[in-house]
Amino acid sequence: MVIIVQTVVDTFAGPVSVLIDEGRAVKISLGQVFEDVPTALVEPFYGIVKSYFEGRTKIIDFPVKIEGTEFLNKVWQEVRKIPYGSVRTYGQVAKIVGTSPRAVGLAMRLNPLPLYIPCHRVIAKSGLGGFGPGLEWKRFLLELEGVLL
DNA sequence: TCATAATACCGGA
DNA sequence: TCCGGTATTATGA
Repeated sequence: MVIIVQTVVDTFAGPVSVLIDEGRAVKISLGQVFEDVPTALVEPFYGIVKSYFEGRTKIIDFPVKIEGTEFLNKVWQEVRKIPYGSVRTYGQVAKIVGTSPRAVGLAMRLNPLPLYIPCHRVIAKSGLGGFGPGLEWKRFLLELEGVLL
């Protein structure tokens, strides 16, 4: 029996839902609440996310379960090293992991855990680049971290 | 500015 | 396998 619940945090930008499977975050959704999953307030996920959106927590760290290809894991691991409040371009990340900017964009789109893997800190060389949940979220998050564009 | 190619990878058929 | 589709970028007119 696998237990899956979601914990929903109301933020200034909208609802943030963390999908939790056996004590580990498996998916985070910005602006969307899952209809078919029971909701519960689960710590530490709830507290950390809430604290992050209040600007008090700068490092998001809790148990997660990520599955991806070797390539995806490599990119995600690298993106996770980008500090709070700073950004990299798709090209810069690509250079580090030895791939192409386009492939980095793909890896970002496939990222199941935004916030934990701070894909909003990866932007295009000229401009914001894209963002699955909606560009507003990317702007919200960057503004929250004090990044001005 | 605008079109176009190069590029590395994913996912469906 | 092959092929279309990317949250890109560099280049040329």
